[in-house]
Amino acid sequence: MRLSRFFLPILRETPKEAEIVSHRLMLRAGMVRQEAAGIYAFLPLGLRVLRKVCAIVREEQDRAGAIELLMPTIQSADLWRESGRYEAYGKEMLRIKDRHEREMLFGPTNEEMITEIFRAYVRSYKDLPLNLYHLQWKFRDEVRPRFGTMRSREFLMKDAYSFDIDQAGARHSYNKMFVAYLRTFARMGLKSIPMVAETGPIGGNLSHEFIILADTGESEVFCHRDYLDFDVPGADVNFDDVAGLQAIVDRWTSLYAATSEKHEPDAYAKLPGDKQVTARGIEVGHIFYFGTKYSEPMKAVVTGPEGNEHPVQMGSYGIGPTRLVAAIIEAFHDDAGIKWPDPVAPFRVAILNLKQGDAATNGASEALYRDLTARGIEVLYDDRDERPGSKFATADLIGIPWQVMIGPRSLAEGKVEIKRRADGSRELVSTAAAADFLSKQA
RNA sequence: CGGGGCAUAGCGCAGCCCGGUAGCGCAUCUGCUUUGGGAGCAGAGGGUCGCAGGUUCGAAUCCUGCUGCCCCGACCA
Repeated sequence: MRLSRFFLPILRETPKEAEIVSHRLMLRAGMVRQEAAGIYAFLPLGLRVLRKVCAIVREEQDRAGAIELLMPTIQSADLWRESGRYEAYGKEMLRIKDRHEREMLFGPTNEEMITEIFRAYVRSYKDLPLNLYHLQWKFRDEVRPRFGTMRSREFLMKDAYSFDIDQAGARHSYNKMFVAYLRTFARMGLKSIPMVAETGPIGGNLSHEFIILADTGESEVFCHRDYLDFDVPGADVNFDDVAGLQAIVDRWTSLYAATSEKHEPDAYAKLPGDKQVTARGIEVGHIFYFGTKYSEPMKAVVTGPEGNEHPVQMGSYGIGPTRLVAAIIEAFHDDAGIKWPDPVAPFRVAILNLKQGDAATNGASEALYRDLTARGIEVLYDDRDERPGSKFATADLIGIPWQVMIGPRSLAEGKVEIKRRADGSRELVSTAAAADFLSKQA
């Protein structure tokens, strides 16, 4: 992509409403634009990151055996009356009426709808276990949205719903998502810690929040320091291995970890002092087992092997990609801007033509741009007629992992300078070797 | 939902107290110079001063109402 043709409305000054660093940087880098309180448009750069995040979420959901579908944003109030939540959900639910005065709502979550879909088709235990998920926009009319996309009213959510014949099966389904979540966040460069959590209006009695530690986190969290060094299950983990999966979950829940709501000061105080971590955390995922809370009132039943009907055992599993984008920035930035982890970067390489219009730098820049593009590497080529300082500042701000500086100075020696955004390290590489060098970093 | 604050050019702000032709920096456009860390000079364009009433000869400025947004708290993914 040529920057001269891209839509990247960067801001040199910080909009005054942006309080936390991720919000500031997302506005400055031209990733999002606020359209109303807690409602954001994703601009091209932001959309690229959001898509990377969603792609990782999908890969790990699929790996764990979940199956993607897509449910609508608008739901009928009648559906929610079946579970009793239409009255219970309160003002957070955006209620609307269509032209026929029918009561509708913009979905804050989809338990009722997925249960309706399930009961319409599934009759036998032989079709279980089943886990259906989708990525869809949700709306929760928060009293006070804030922190940009970290806590917006409209937000993208991956929500998965598991169905099992019995509790043992449901536990395994829960464990699959548990492990998938560990992998999902790790692939984005984030260290997540599962913590015992309140179940909230979703209901149920087994629930974990996946928290990443960040100074600007919304809630206070307490955990054992050893979690920070735990290994995350590899891509070869066998999701059908019931005992193996349970062992992973047991290990990741063996030590103390709790959000402030579930905090037990006495238990925490028993940890050795150097193992106590009190920090701020950002919730990036939440998983629940809630049994028959919806299947019973909504009559989602399956016939078991012995011939009797059972309300299906359910769980639900959420991840907020739009929140994750902000959370990743909270974890990876410096004074100059964002430092994207490679897997979610909007582009992998930025080419900075330091003297636009100069035959030598133009030639070298164009050649490298073509070469990298041909290799399938996502490149943002800064071909604008701007001064070098401005290009450096833009590249640092938007956080592309690799910057290639092509200017007369190094080009005189047949070289370009390659800078790693994450640590600022620089290396002079011959123009001929630059593409090879960069493709090896992928 | 309680408390506080803000609304003037794309962004950041001054002007308001004390009413009298709407300003500054950055950004944008044109020209020339410049080209390794947000360039210089010269020129130009861009504003229903959030909206609606009121007071006044005259309102960005004073008064009333409304709307939007932000911050703190309570609540939440």
